[in-house]
Order: sequence, then structure tokens, then C-alpha cells
Amino acid sequence: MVNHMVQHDVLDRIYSALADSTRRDILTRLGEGPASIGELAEPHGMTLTGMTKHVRVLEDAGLVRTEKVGRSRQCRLGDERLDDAMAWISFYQRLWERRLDGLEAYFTLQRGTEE
Amino acid sequence: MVNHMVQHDVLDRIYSALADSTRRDILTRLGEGPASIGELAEPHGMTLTGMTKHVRVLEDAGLVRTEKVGRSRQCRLGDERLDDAMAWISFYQRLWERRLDGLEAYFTLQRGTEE
DNA sequence: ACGACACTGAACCGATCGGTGCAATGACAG
DNA sequence: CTGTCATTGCACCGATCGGTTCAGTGTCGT
Repeated sequence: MVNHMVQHDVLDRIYSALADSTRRDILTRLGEGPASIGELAEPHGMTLTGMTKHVRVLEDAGLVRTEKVGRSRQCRLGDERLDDAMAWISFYQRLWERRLDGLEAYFTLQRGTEE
Repeated sequence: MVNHMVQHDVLDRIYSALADSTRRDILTRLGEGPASIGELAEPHGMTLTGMTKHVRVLEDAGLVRTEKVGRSRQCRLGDERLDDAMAWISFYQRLWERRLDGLEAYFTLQRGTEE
């Protein structure tokens, strides 16, 4: 019964985390495998402090999971939180398709991307 | 050959447009059909000025198309710009799946959501 | 124990954001 | 023409953002 109104806070965090090209780069980089804060910071010519904050944002959004190992912190991709974001987008796309079909009164559509 | 690196500006605009629950509500509302600025503003108890700015953000992101008709402005859903956002998210998800599969060296994967 | 190393907390900075109020502007009704 | 209505431009406000520097804190190597 997973209604599509996930909980706005969650979507806020996910989308605003994605709304920054540095953060998207981080995700792409982590797609190649885990990395430390320093390894993430270097290619962007950014301070460790700055990168720490970016990673924190991604972690708060559930997109990245980190673990302190020794004196460095290992960052990996998080659990598949993007499903929420994806679901909302496809919900929107469904609305858009409906606009094409010209069905304006029909607003039930509970079945969709969510089960 | 639409590489997935769409152009960061575009994704920045799309995702930050989506990163606000008011704006997501607007999109949902527009899914029911076109509306004026006033009609959009009223359910949020928001100033017309404020709503105008939100709509502008959505329009700059290509998510909404507007047209001035008489003394009011009609807002409808825009072209399917969300494909870009969707493509990037599924690119990420592909990375995530790859992480599950433990294939870390394999980084070709040009086929995907984009044609 | 000592120093180098990787990160983090706090304070700060300029820019952007979400929102407001106020004063145009432009269209419609009479 | 006059007044009303819908929207918009401008200036402003406090909050958040992306980024920095600087001073810790904890860990590793010797």
C-alpha cells in the first residue's frame, strides 16, 4: 500500500543531494568502488573538510554508507534509496502521459511504480 | 550516442527544482490539468509573487511550460525533460547493481537508459 | 613516546533560496 | 476613462549552501 507520497523530507534530501554536480560525481566515482574522503576530494581539488560535508549530505540522504576504518573513512554506495526518487519521477511521468491522453478527470491511478 | 553526462547544468536545474515539496506539489497539481498562478498559490496559502518564482524555477528546468493568456498565466506540464533526470538515476542504479555483482573493474556500460 | 596522517568540529564568508511586501504593468468590465 | 484583477519586478529578510581556514582528535609507523 506504499502510497506514492513517500514523506517529503526524504525526497527533499535525495533530490537536493543529487542537485549538485560534485555530489553526482562522487556517486559515479563510488560506482567504481569504495573510496576514502581524501581519494574523493583529490580529483575535485577540494578540501577534506569540504568533501566530508558533501559525503555527509549524501549519507543523510541514504545514498552513501560510510564506515570509519583506521584513520580514514571508507565510503561506498548506500542502499537503494533512489527507488523513492525514481518512483516519484515515474509518478510524474505518468501524469504527463495522462496529459497527453487528455484524461483530466481521472485521478485514481494508485497502481504504478510502487507495488 | 547520447552519453549520460547530459550537461550538468541541466541536471542541476531539474534536481534542485524537484528538491522542494511545494514545487513537487505544483507538478502533481498540474497533472490534473493546467492552472493559473493564483490557482496554484491558493492551496499553499502563498503569495502570488512567491508562486510566480516557484513556477519560474520549474519552467527554467523545463518541467513546466507557461503561456500568458489575458491577464493571467496558464501553467501546464512541460515536455518530458524528466527523461534526463530519470536516465541519470538509472545510471546510478546500474552502478549500484554492479556493486552487488562485485564487478569493480568493468566500467564500460555505455548501453543503458539512453539509446 | 613522537611525528606524520586522515579526518572532523567550529567559525566564518559570499551566494543562493524561500518567502514576504510594495509598487508597477497590462487586461477586462462598465 | 476608471477601477479592479492577475501577475510581475524590485528590494528586502532570515536560513541554508558550498566552500574555506584553523585548531583539534584519533591512528599509524617507528
